[in-house]
Amino acid sequence: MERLATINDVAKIAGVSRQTVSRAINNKGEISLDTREQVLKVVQHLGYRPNRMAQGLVTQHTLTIGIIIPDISNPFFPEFARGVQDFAHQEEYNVFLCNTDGNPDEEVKALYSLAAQGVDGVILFTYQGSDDILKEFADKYHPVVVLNRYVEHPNIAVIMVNNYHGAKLAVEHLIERGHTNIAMLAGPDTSPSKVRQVKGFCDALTEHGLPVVAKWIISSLPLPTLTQGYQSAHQLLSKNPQITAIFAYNDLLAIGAIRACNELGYRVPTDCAIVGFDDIQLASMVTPSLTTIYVNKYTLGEQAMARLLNMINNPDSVSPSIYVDVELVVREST
Amino acid sequence: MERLATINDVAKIAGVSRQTVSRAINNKGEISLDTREQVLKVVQHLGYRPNRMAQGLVTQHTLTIGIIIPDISNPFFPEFARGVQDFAHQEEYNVFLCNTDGNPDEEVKALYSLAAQGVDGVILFTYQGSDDILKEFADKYHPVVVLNRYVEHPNIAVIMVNNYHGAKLAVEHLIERGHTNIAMLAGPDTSPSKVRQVKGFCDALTEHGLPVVAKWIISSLPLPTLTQGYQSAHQLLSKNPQITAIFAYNDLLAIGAIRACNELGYRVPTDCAIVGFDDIQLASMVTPSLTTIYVNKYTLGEQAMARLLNMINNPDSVSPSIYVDVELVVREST
DNA sequence: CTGAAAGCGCTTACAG
DNA sequence: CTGAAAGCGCTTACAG
Repeated sequence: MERLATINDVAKIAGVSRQTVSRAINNKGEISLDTREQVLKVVQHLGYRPNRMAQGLVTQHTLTIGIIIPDISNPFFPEFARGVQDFAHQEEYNVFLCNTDGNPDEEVKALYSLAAQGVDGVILFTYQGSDDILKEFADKYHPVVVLNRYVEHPNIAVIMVNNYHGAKLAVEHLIERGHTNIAMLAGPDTSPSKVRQVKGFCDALTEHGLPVVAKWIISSLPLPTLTQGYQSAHQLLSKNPQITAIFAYNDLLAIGAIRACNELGYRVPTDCAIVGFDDIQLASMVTPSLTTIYVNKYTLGEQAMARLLNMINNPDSVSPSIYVDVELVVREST
Repeated sequence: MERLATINDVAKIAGVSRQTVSRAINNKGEISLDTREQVLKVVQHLGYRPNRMAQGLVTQHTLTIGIIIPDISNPFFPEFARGVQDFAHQEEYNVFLCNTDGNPDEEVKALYSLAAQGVDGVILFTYQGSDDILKEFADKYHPVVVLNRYVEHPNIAVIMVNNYHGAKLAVEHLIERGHTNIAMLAGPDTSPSKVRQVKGFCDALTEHGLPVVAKWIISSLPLPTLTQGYQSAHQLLSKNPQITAIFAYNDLLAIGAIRACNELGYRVPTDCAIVGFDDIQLASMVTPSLTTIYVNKYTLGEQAMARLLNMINNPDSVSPSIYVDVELVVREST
């Protein structure tokens, strides 16, 4: 490997000082058109690119941010991350992606690892740790955008997906279809969005005069995956044949549940109707295709990044919470 | 935001020079046990973490690497990336993830963006650009691990998945099941792994005395997604009812094809058998579950990272190519 | 419009 | 075993 060209190399060849080179490439400070072109020609020729670390050291900005998500294997998150990344790259930012496996300890580790890395900000999905840790982080380090969790702090912006409303839409749809014995595959116990979803589920039942059967709400699913959905639906339906419909915390659980129905010989939706949440691409491609709650994941990512950038560039501005609504998409599974 | 603690803060409070602090935290150079403990106590108390950029500037190592993949929405890549990340984090490395959408221009942009970021190395999946650009990059910048593409260069390591063998296994399995009219949904034209897969497909047919029908090999699929699989299978089967089996470049295409069959009223596997490639988690969860070629994606990621680390730490060592084999997994779709 | 000086937060020789 | 000096590659005031 050769040594990379530095600003000094450019300066020497262009016959100017390195401050002048800096002006030329950053389009900053007064500089004559001639010298500017001169310098840029040398930059071009040498393939010079400023060293980000050196820049970061003095500007205190690294043009990097971090995303922390529970599970990159859940198609929801890649699509969200895409929204973040596309926006970030467009603004010359690079992105670190961290997985937590839904483990609160990993969240904190990721947070501090990103801080040491010098990111300018963090986007945090479904944070499960304590408010205090997060606030301390936001105090000492950098702005944070949190999704689906409410934390009040000047350096933290909140984006909430309306899980409560989504759950209600799903259940009301099932009730309209004539179901009364509706179960729910709920998400991880510690997830704040799960809490709101379960509340929406229960409220919808109650409002329509239906009882809430506690044991039909399956709740200790650490990570909401296909396999989890398959296993818990299998067990649930075997033990409770009176159930005719299932609402799931996310599409992966729902698709796993469809598989369980197929294996048990239950026809979907005739014997058991199923509704998911998220509307991942796959939802329309499984058979039967999945009725679900649509969330605009890509836009959500863009919004999160826009919000973070705003906080980075205007440290003193206030960032009001954003609420994102969802829609029912009816397909073959109901 | 408060200012972060620096090595000077620690030094001042501990009453030593900053070199001594450096020794204490890096466990390097001779230092007395007493001072070491003394210093670490202060480090602990202040929550001090060395600034990675400052470290990087002097050591010329940033403890970051980059991964470039075509499409994070394809579950193959998250699983691969997980293997890379888990290994990386364990070695104190952080990872940048870049998408290219299968676009060769984006690959080059990502490569140079990562270089400016100061990564210590890059893992590159199914590179579609020219050898020369990649070699120039490896010359000037950092070691590269390339998957599924053969490039000879001292600073580039190659890992090849045996796509050729996988394709043969798939076709032989279909022939054994009695199929003679077998079509293929091939991948992106520029993908080198596609070329080898198509070759395996054709060779298997020829070896069993079956003709290769060119128009049954659907080849201009820019990005091998569910939707692409659905659309091209739909078209293929509508126009060529004599086809009784489809082999797909990857599981997403295959699952899209299953959906197309369902909509056309073809029963899988009775009317049309389908084989995928990759064995993503989903393959066992769709109905009918998918016969496919198993690739150990997570291990592949670990191997790539191990290989890259080795090149970073031993710049002069030679890295022989690795060949990874695959297995047939028979499920319900054949 | 351009350059000399200082410094971002670290580590790597070099003295002692 | 410990500290004074130099420097990694940049940018930000400050002079002129």
